[in-house]
Amino acid sequence: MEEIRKGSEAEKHKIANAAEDELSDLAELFKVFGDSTRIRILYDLYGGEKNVTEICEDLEMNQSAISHQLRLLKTAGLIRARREGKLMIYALADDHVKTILAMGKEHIEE
Amino acid sequence: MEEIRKGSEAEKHKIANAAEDELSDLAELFKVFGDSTRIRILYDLYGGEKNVTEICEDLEMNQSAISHQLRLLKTAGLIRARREGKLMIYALADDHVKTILAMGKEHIEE
DNA sequence: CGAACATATGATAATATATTCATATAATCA
DNA sequence: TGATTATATGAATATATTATCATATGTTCG
Repeated sequence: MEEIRKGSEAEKHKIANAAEDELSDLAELFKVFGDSTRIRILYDLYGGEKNVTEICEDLEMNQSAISHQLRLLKTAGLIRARREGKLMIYALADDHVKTILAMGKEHIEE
Repeated sequence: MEEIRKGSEAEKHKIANAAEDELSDLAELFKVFGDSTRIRILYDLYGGEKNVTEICEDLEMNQSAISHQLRLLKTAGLIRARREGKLMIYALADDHVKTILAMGKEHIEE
């Protein structure tokens, strides 16, 4: 059951190696959505851009925790940031993010 | 910055408590997609139903690890199972799952 | 320039998660 | 029924993740 020879049936059905990387990326993407704090941040930004302090207030969480999560969200390309004086203004990166959120929401409600 | 009074600006913008549970569920759902092994299982089932041994072979992972993840996927309602003799046959629960996978894939490729 | 405000970041501690190992349960078949 | 095959599950370990604390960086303003 463990052994798989080249050209075997198992080999033929095995997930193509080419796709493996892509599947990893996919898991990484969903992992970012898979945290309550990050989802709440995304949802908070759903209505429009906000600065860090506002997000902290909305979520009633401390600034450091929020900043750490904002960094993850930014790295994942789900949000974008710009500076405005001493404020950092965050916003959803694009409508794609909204679509994914809406999609998940729909699945839950079904 | 930490303190939020009732009726304050912060209070007004705070994410509605009603929505909090839903956001948690959403995070839980995405969390299930957010693991490489589970995504590979889902993708393996994308083409059609398979039994546990086949999934093990395709993913080249041991049976226990796969079973544990199958249980999580099933609990989350993403796959369904039926017994056929000594085999357990697993399949994607519905097209919704496919849609979510496709959606994420699209985001990555953008 | 120095104080005050806004945000970021590194280290740590607490918690969650995945895989493995050993074993249990379920079904078939000789 | 006993052996064999297929799958599930509990416990333990290894690893990853999150929040917190302390502090650093960047910006404005007096």
